Amino acid sequence: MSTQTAAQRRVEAKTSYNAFMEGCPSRQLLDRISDKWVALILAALGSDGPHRPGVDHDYGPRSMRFSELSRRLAGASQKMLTQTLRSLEVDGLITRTVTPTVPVTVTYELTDLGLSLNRVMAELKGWAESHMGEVLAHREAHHRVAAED
Amino acid sequence: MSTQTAAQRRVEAKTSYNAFMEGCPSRQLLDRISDKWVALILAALGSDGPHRPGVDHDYGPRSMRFSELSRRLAGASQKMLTQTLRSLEVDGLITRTVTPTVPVTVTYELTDLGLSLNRVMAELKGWAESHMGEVLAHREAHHRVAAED
DNA sequence: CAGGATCCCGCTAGATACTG
DNA sequence: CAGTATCTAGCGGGATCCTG
Repeated sequence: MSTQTAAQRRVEAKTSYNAFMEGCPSRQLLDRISDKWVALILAALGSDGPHRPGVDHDYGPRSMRFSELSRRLAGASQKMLTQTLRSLEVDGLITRTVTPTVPVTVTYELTDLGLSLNRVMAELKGWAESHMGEVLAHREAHHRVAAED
Repeated sequence: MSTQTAAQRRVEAKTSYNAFMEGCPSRQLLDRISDKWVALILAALGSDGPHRPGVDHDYGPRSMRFSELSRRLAGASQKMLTQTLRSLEVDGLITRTVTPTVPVTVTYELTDLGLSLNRVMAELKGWAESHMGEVLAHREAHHRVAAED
């Protein structure tokens, strides 16, 4: 009963480890914000930009229509946009408001929770802007060494 | 000359958008830390845990051998471990030291850059621990609504 | 001990087409 | 306008085998 114990123990360890990973709050947060469009959507809703022609006094979290988001996040398919917005709504990070006008109007807005997350994202952005240059420099240096090898 | 202009403009917008994304420091950082094992490795090297049987006075960034990392990150294949460690080294976040003993000895340690990144990760961890509960609560609530629909 | 080289699979982003 | 549905290709990541 000891021939396969080694392999079994590995599997067991892996299983419990995966369970730990999935339950880890940090991991869950990383999975959430590393989503390709999440950061962009949050940033867009956050207070990012000055533009809605004719309106320049909108500070703080803004509500935006689907089409406006779609325009600002050019490059995102409607599918991904919708999908990401849904998941953010489910997670309580944004609100979705449907106004039954003739062609229906849907607006999205950050919740307080979403706003607080935005602040964390800002920290990340700060580190990125001040240190990613170093990272890229290291990367290039190593590539040069590899090239002349 | 206007029949395909619409489609063309979409493609163009998408291209420039992707270029922007790839060049964006925040995006690059997110891509880096959202890597499945990066956060874990950084945390492990960071100062995480009290355990190397017999040694309890190791504070600050510790250097760890490949095998020790492998043990602490049970669940990670050697391939992913090696691959991730390499990329972190290339990015200047950790150092890799080879000591030509009989069976070769390799140790990894955080650089100052890696340490500073760790602090940002700690912020993330903080938010996660204090707010992910709310997120999960929202998620469950929505699922219940969906269930009785 | 610490990795390199391969093969393979599941997941998901994206394109396309359709709808209330 | 704001989605939904489906299909596919690409890639991250794991298992396995081999080496200095």
